[in-house]
Amino acid sequence: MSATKEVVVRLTKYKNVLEKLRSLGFVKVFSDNLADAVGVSPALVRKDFSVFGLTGKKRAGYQVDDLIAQLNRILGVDEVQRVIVVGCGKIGTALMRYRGFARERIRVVAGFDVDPSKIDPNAPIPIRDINEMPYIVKSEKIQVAILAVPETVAAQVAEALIAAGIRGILNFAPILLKSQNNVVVQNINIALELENLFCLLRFAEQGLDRGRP
Amino acid sequence: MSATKEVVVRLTKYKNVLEKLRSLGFVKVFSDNLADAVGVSPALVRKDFSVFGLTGKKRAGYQVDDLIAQLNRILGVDEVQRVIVVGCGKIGTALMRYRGFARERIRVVAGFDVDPSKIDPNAPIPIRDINEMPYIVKSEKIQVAILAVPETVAAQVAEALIAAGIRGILNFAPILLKSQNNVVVQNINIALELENLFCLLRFAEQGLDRGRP
DNA sequence: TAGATTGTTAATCGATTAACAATC
DNA sequence: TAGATTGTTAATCGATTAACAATC
Repeated sequence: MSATKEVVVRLTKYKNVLEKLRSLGFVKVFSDNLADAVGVSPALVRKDFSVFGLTGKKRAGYQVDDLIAQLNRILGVDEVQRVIVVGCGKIGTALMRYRGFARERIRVVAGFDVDPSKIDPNAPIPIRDINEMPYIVKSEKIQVAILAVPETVAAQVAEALIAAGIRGILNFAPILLKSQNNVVVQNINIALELENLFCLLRFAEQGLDRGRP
Repeated sequence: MSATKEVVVRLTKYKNVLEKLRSLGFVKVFSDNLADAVGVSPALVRKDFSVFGLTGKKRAGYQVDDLIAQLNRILGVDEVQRVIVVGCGKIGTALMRYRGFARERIRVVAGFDVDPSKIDPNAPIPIRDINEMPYIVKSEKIQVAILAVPETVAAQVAEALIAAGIRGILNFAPILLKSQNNVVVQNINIALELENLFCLLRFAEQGLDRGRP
């Protein structure tokens, strides 16, 4: 599964580059070009493609249009992807209105919170009481939730989501949620990413002396 | 570098678990315990520790207190880590006020934006004109920036940051910024993470048939 | 002591890459 | 044709793990 994840990430990167190339008027592309743009080796590009049955022509490379269409099919981006946001604090609210989603055909169907003052079922993207979540998930057939609640309740809310039928969670809460029985979890821990960044900088400075004096 | 990155991530996870164990009154811990909690093998825990010179006692495991202190030293979390936020839109503003940072001793020193209506140098965390950025970075010796500007200007702003002396960038803009000459970049592409999540779900459903009909 | 756990070595595993025959 | 690029195989590389001697 972890391997698959990395391949999926690469496929998405190829697709993004291809879309930019298409807008520049490119018709065909070589594995070398894609490799440079994405930062991998040409052999890996060809291997990834071959694994998913994407073929090119020797000496003529790959058809940009064709490749994009096939990648969209493989990645399942043809349909609009619907998602809910659970926890409408600062991060949650920012995500509900995030412009980047529309471009990728991602639609936030609703937000949920416990705080009555935040609830507003008539907003463009309605904010509902968390108690209505299981009902909405079922009636709207929602599969994926963005979790943006405080640490203290994160584990509990995650369980409620899974119980309601959610099968994918993008977790912004600072706890390590594990993927398990049919549920895919992606953790985004912002503070942790920053910490790691500082740490990598220090290691770069010190020439990676492993922390020994 | 990519290898180092994964080790750093694991070290941080060990540390987080250890802090929870300490609050539960644990004094010693075995590689088995940490392995279970972090989801890796006991051998890897011991190997990671041994690489960084963290030793335990045979049959008596590792001292929790001691381990936390050493990990903090290695990870450089002893000092407050200062950071700026560039781009004070929805995401940027949410990040400036993010509570998770305080806990990890991360301090947002200032925000920057081009929009005059957003500028407020007297706020608790001042928002300044982007033109003042190079000056502040130098005078405050800032090494790390959070980039949360729109896609269209992201590449250009990133260059300006690097020119000003920034050496680490946490990039929330939906472009693939590459790490290069002394500058460490961590990309967080929220839409892409969601896309990958949907895609992994589909693959799980279809039993990973590689997208062939 | 007998039993358990570390620290480390050698084996394994999986992902990436180099290389090259096929062929356009 | 000569040259270039794909698709694939075998080699490489690095990370993880199994296993076990050391030892508490």
